[in-house]
Amino acid sequence: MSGTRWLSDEEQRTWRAYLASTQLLQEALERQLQRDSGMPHAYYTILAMLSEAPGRALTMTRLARVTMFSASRLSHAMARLEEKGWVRRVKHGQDRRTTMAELTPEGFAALEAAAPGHVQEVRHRLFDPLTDEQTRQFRDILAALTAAYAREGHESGLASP
Amino acid sequence: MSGTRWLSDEEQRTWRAYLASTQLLQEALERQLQRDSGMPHAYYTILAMLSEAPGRALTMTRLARVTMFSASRLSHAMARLEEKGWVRRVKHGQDRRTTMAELTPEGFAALEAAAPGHVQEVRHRLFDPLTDEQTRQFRDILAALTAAYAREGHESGLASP
DNA sequence: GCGCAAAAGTTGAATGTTCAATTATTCCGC
DNA sequence: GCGGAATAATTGAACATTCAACTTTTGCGC
Repeated sequence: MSGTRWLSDEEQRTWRAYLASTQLLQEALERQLQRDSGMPHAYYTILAMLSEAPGRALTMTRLARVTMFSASRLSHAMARLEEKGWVRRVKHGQDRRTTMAELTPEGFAALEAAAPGHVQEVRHRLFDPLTDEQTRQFRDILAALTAAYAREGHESGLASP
Repeated sequence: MSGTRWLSDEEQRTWRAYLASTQLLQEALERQLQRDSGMPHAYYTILAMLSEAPGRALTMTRLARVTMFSASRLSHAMARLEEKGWVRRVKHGQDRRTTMAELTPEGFAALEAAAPGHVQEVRHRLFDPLTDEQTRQFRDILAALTAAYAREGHESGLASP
């Protein structure tokens, strides 16, 4: 790693702007949800993903995938959500390794109560400041970033010594 | 909150793409730094900001501002970094409330060792996948987002004395 | 069908972050 | 020059996340 290619001034500024804006947005979401609904954004995400699933239920593994949480993080979070009565975990019949996570009516209600404020915050912080043109560009940029990731995931063993 | 303006399908997709790509990037940075240099990204940020300061030192408050950390988060993190011998905290002479945080030679060396791998990861994950045109657009989008935030009264910009 | 690797999920300890309270010092109006 | 507001920073407890180790169950090769 001798010839490091550093960031140009322009890239440096862009990178700093990225760090600043993502951090600000994340904090804004966290603060809004915590203040108005008493839940962290991570929990909102879990409830939201469950609510969209058929029967409002998913296996832990699938829920981990759609929320992009590690198995462990999800397990701990679900323990908390279960205490609150917002989700329930039920052993699956066919494959006895798997656990079904399901949204309770209370959990759905909590999500419904939280959603408007959350959506408003997202709109306010992310979409309102951008022109339609910028929103389109942004979408394409994000798609390019995730696509690069996906490519990486599939071509795991290229470029040997 | 009766008339909530929900996200359009297009916005919804963009929002999800945002969540996915920022999370993936964050995880990639975290993983790379932890693996290759044994430090979380937060600590790298602290070292980096100190290294750029005149005399490689800043007051805790100023350091908190440039890293965008809360005072508490910074205090805890600095305690860890001090244990590692990467920073030092010294009481200020003039104003005895303030503490100067300074980078030690060991801390600077740790930063220098970590930097190339970190920069490469940033380039690989963020800049490489984008065209020059997209990079410019991205910069403008991020600027618009932070500008909107600054306009909000959530003020955090001060000039140096 | 046996043996063993893989898959699903959980657990506890270590680490990191937030939140509220606290200490110490300086600033400022009078 | 006194008293209270503001500023700088820390602390400990509660909460969240990661990491490595573990249990249970299923799938697979033979």
